[in-house]
Amino acid sequence: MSDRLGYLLKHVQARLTEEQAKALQPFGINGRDLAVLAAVASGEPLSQLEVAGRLRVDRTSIGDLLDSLEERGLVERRRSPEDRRRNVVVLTNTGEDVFADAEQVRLEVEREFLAPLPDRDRFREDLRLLLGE
Amino acid sequence: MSDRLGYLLKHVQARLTEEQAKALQPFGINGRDLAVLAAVASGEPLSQLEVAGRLRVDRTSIGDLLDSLEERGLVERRRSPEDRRRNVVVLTNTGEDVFADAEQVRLEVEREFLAPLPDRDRFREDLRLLLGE
DNA sequence: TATTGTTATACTCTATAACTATA
DNA sequence: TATAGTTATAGAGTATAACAATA
Repeated sequence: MSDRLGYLLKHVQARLTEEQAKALQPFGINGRDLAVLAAVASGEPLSQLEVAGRLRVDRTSIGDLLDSLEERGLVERRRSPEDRRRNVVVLTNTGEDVFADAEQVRLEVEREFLAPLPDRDRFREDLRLLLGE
Repeated sequence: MSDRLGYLLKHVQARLTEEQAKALQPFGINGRDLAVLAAVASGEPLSQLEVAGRLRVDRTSIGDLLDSLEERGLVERRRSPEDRRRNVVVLTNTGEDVFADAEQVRLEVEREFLAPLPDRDRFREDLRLLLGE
């Protein structure tokens, strides 16, 4: 099986997801939650739709993700005064702290995960090339 | 997002899955079905449990996959005479033909998919290293 | 009319547990 | 007792469609 690209990608991804989940457990979040926090944290306040766009997920998926982050006090949704259809999403102070600490853990997990490779940056760059980003 | 390993792996995998599904549509199978056929085709007859082991999927997942392949006449299950608990899985003649043709399509899809990379074999080897295979 | 967000629904993939038939 | 396979169930993750509020 290990010459099949689909098999390799599927299981590499599964293993990373697993190791990230384990490492992030102390923060009560998983890798997916952390990516949402990262999208919310990046610069100016974003609407839900913009958060979904950055993560490249469907807008119907982002609602539940934000619900659970909001329940845990990590993000807040506020109606935009300029356009009352829009929910602007921001990190709470707690959210900022958790994000900063969890990002360090993520970087460490990725470092260990890629350790078997002769050139870690090159692998990441290959993935970017495949996505055209 | 494109410096996050989880994001990159997830979307690279999603794109490959999509392109494989499109290319394999004429055969009425997807990349997952094809991997099952490949496991069944590789050498001596295997039990369901052994097929699941090669694919690294749960034994409860393989049943449905084989059901749908059997309905389409691509594989057959036979009780092993030596151990009547075991279902030995083999390709039908149709299954052999579909497998051979679909594998060519898979190879072509992978070639095109990896075309943006300076060294396609190196990328595949990186994935193998990450799985320890 | 179009857009943002929500809700309901469904489909795929995966995992666990309980069951059967065989050993 | 243990193993191979099946079935039922549940949990993620994703996608589509219909809806309410707002523009």
